Amino acid sequence: MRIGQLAQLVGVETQTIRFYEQQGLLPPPDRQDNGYRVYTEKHGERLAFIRRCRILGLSLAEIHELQSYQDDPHQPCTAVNALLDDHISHVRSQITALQALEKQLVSLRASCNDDREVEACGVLAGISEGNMHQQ
Amino acid sequence: MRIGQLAQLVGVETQTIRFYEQQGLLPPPDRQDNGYRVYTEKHGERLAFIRRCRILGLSLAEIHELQSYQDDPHQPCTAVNALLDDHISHVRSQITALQALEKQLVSLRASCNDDREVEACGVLAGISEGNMHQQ
DNA sequence: ATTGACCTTATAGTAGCTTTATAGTTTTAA
DNA sequence: TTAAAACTATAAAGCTACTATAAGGTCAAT
Ligand SMILES: [Zn+2]
Ligand SMILES: [Zn+2]
Ligand SMILES: [Zn+2]
Ligand SMILES: [Zn+2]
Repeated sequence: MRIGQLAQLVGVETQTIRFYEQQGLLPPPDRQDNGYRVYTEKHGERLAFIRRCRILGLSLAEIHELQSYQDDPHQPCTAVNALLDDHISHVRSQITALQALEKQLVSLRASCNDDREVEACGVLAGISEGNMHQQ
Repeated sequence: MRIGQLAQLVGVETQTIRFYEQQGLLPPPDRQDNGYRVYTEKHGERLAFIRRCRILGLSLAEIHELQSYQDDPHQPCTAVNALLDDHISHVRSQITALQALEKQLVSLRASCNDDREVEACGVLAGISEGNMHQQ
């Protein structure tokens, strides 16, 4: 299986596959005589794993860590679970921050309407005055 | 006022100030004979405005746009308000996406506990099987 | 023989800074 | 007075996770 077929199979671009190889996330495949990469099913599974991790918002470093756990299957799950717990709390704090942000933005938006001129813009005034509760 | 004082006043690093100047967000200040930048109060206000926009999650491009509106104070507020509305909807869709993500992650996490070995890890199995509802 | 589809590497661009390197200037302390 | 510290300057690289571009080699079909 060549790189284009693998890319189509998993739904990524060929450059992305080479990038993962370069980053050490995907093991370097064998090459044909002409230098073309030849992939196996294992590569496909590994690549699909990476993509699903990315969809879950895991960083490449976190994926790398997960892979290192997979390579040593008799250790306890503690580290894997801790990684996921950490990631969940990352996501939760992002949500909290964005919700606070939304609130600020909505109240800022409410301080103006389209009938005004920029000179008297409540939004710009609101930002300039800086009566923002930080964080 | 030199760059270090301005930085301390507004609470940013000096490099950040130079970066904003380079990006056209902060007007180039006068220079002393030795080449040191000299800032006025106006610069301070402008920089504070930028920082408050950043805290609100606005991109540098959006801030640039806002600044261009400020320079032409007799146009209607429509564009400013539209920019903010767009940004609010960006933030809202991010929140929605992250909430869906959190749900997935929590259910994935529930499929394992610390008593298992990596070999039988519910988390890793869950990712590998790929029964994920995308998006 | 040449088009087109595929493959290769290397390099640069994206956002918003931060870090590093290298060098010149001013202030402070011994 | 001089030597160290703190400050300033520019330029370039690093960060994340790719994406895009350039310039070229390979292969099948026309
Ligand atoms: Zn994470
Ligand atoms: Zn307005
Ligand atoms: Zn926005
Ligand atoms: Zn587990």
